[in-house]
Amino acid sequence: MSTTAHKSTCSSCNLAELCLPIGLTAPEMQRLDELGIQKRSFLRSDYLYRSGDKFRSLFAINNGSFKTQVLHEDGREQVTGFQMTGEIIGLDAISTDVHACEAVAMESGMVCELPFNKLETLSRDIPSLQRHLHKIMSREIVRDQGIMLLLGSMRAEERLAAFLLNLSQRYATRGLSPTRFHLRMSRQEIGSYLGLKLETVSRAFSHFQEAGIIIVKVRAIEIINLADLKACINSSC
Amino acid sequence: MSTTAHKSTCSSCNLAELCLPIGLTAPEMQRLDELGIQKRSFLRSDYLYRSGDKFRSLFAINNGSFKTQVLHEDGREQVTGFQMTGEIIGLDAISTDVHACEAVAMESGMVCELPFNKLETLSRDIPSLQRHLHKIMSREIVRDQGIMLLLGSMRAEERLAAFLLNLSQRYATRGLSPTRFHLRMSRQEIGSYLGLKLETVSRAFSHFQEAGIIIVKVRAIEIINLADLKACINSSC
DNA sequence: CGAGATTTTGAATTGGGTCAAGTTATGTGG
DNA sequence: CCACATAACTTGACCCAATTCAAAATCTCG
Repeated sequence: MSTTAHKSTCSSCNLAELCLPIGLTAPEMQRLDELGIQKRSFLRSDYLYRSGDKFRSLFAINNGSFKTQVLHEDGREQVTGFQMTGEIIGLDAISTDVHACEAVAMESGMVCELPFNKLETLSRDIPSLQRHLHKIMSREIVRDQGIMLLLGSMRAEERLAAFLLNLSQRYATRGLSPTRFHLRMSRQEIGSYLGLKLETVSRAFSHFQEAGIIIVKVRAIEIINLADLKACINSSC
Repeated sequence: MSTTAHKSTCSSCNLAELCLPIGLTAPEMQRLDELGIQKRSFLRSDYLYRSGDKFRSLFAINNGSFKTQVLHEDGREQVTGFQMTGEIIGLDAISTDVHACEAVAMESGMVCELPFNKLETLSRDIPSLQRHLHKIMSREIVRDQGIMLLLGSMRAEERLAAFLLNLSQRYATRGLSPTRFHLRMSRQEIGSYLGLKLETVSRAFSHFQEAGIIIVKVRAIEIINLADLKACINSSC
C-alpha cells in the first residue's frame, strides 16, 4: 500500500484501459486525478475481492494478473476469466452492489482502485469518460459471449487453440511476443476456464506439440505455427 | 411501426427494466419521454438487428420474445440468451458501435427503440438513470457468468433444470405462473443455448417426466415439484 | 387434410472423464 | 546449495455421458 497514492497521476497509474484510448484533455486528466486513486500492491494468491464483498471500486490492473471465478453453492467453481495489465475488473458487482465473483492474483503486482461513485460523478461531466465506461462494460459482455460460444460449441482442442490465440493476441497488444510466453495459470485453472478436466488440457497440449504446432515446456509456450493453430478452431486440426 | 410513437410515455411503453425500478420524478419522466421513443412491432422470426449492423439504439421489449445468438465464421451458431418482456437488448453493440450478435423474434410483439446517444446525454443529467443503465449492463455480465458456470461445469440434466428454473423465476416476476408455461423456443434452440444436442434435451425432458418432476406436452411445461427440480442441479437427480 | 417441421426414441459410437501411476517442477528449510 | 516434500503435470487404460445416425411419431399450419 503506497502512502503516496494520492499523488499518482493517471499516467503514472498506467490506466491503459481507462485513460489512454479516450483522448481526455489536460484539464480532464486533472479531474480524473482528483478521483484520489489509490494504488494497492498484491501478492500471488491474494484475493482482490471475494464473492459477497460490498462493492466500492473497480480495479485497473497496473501490472500482474488475476483470475476471476464464480462459485456455486455445492462447491463447484468456474474460472470466468484471466485478466492482465491494463484490464479493468469488478464490473460484475455494479449490478447488486455486491461482488458476484472473486478475483485471485496469479502473480504479484499493483492495481489502481477506482471508487465507483466518484467515477460515476466524473463521467457525468466528461462525456468521453462516460462513453468509455460504457464501452468497457459492453466489451466485457462481448467477451463473455465469445466464451459461451467456445463452451457451447467447441471441442476440447478447439477450445485450447482459441485460448492460446486469445493470449497471443493480448500479449501482442501489450508489445510482448505473441508466439513465446509463459502461462501464469495451472492446467487445472485452464481446464476450469475451458470447461475441461486438467488431464484433457494436458493431452491437448501434447497433441499440439506432436503436430508441430506449438512447443510446450510445462508453462513455457512457443507457438511455431500460428496459422495452423487458427486452423484448429474449425477443422479440429 | 406506430405513427403515434412520439406520444408514447414511459409507462405506456412498459419499459419495466428502464423506468419502473429507478424511481424517477415526474419531471424526469417527462425528460425521458423527450427521448422520442419509437415503438416498433415485429413478427415471429423477424431480425431486430443482425451481427455487423451499425449500432444506434438499445431496445426494450414491450411484449413478445427474442433469442440472441452469436455466429462463428464456420457457420456454427450459439444462442446466448432468450429475452422476454421488460428486458433490454443490444448492450453488446456499445463496445464497437457494431452489433456483435443478432436478435431474432421467437414470437411477434413490440419493442421500444431507445437511441443510445440520447440515453447517454440524458443519463448525464439524471443520476438515477445513469446508475440504472450501469446496473443493467452489469446484470448482463453477471447473467453471462452464470451461463459460463452452467456450460463449464454442469451435466446435461443439471443444465436443463437450471434453464427451467430460470424461466420459472422470470415468469413469476412477471406475474405469470412459475409452474405452468409454454416454451417459445425449439429443442434445437434450447440445445444451442445449453451446449447440448436437441436429442439430449428431449431425453432430459422425458427423464424429468418419468421422474414425476415435470409434465411435458411438447412445448407446454408443468412443473410438478419445484424442489425436486432444484435438487437436480447438484445431485444430478 | 397433407406436407414439412419438430420431437421422441432406439442403438451404436466416441470424446472426454475418471482413476491410477509415474514424472517433472517448485519451494522450503537445513 | 542441496535434499526433500509437495504440488503440478503427463500418460495410460478403462468407462460413461452425450453425440450421432436412423426411424418413427407427433405437431403445425397453409
